[in-house]
Amino acid sequence: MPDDFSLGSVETKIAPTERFAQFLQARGKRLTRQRRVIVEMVFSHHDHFDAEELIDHLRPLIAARQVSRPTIYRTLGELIDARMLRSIMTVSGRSVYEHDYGYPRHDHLHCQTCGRLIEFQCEPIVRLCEQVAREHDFQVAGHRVFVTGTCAACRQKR
Amino acid sequence: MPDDFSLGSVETKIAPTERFAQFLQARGKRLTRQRRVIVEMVFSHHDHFDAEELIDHLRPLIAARQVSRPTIYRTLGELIDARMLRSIMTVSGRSVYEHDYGYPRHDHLHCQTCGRLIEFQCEPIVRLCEQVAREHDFQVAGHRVFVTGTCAACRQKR
DNA sequence: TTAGCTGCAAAGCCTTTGCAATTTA
DNA sequence: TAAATTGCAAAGGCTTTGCAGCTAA
Repeated sequence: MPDDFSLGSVETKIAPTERFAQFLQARGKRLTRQRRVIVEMVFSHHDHFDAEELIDHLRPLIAARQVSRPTIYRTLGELIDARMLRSIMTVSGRSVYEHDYGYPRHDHLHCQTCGRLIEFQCEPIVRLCEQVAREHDFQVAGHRVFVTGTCAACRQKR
Repeated sequence: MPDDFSLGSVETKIAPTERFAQFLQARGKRLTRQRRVIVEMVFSHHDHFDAEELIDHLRPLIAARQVSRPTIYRTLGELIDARMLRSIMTVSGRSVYEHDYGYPRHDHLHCQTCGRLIEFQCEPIVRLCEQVAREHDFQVAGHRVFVTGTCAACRQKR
């Protein structure tokens, strides 16, 4: 029986909701209607998002008292515990989340003009980070490369 | 007459306070007693710091009504405008600042256990970031590499 | 003199928490 | 049934702002 939800070799083979259900069950927690709705919303987009955007998407349900802000924040935290979401960084004071399930590891180019996050993968950078860490006798848990600047679209608009 | 304070080839040749004075003057702003005290405090340590730590250092002056929290926040913003400080990222919701004047560009290893930031420089990483940006037709303004994990000291304590 | 600056108090913003009522397994 | 979860309202924590008095040039 799988117990370690942080590894899992077949992790991309089951639907996010089901995986979350397994995670919850393993902890004696419950898959409530609210949690189900939130996970489905989160994993129906392959986007980076912050809590406010998620809340926007769920606004009809919030208005209908089907789910609330505190529950959304609590569930985001649980999805991070479940390693299904990562908090990538706070831009202007907000936490930004991205999928950590069924989606490859990557880094970002951040356009300062339009705020867009462009994903990229660069193995050599990852290896260099690991090498630097080794030189400092530092044990790596993860890394984050963030390149800021202006995207092609925004440069053309000027 | 120098007008662009973001470049300046001799920027490390004058004291921070004086450079800030020039920046302020060029904008019709004034070097007040408070601003002077804050810049001197900020540049007397070669540390990363957040507003709270700076406020701690200035506490005697705050108690003596010589300077206030809002003025500290306002001055930090001005030091960023002057390109003398950079806001490197928000860890747990706080802005962390570091010197961008008289101090070389670098990146960080961040120990998740003790919170320490270890600086490093790695030109190849910088060049790879630039290359990735080029591939995406993205104009680079800066980059930030953040490696998270556990430092040697914290691993030994366990 | 007079724009610019300051401190105070209060507001903002995003997020978290206490608690009584509700709901899941 | 009993523990877990929810929504509400309120509190937190950091940062910013409005404003009347103060101050640097």
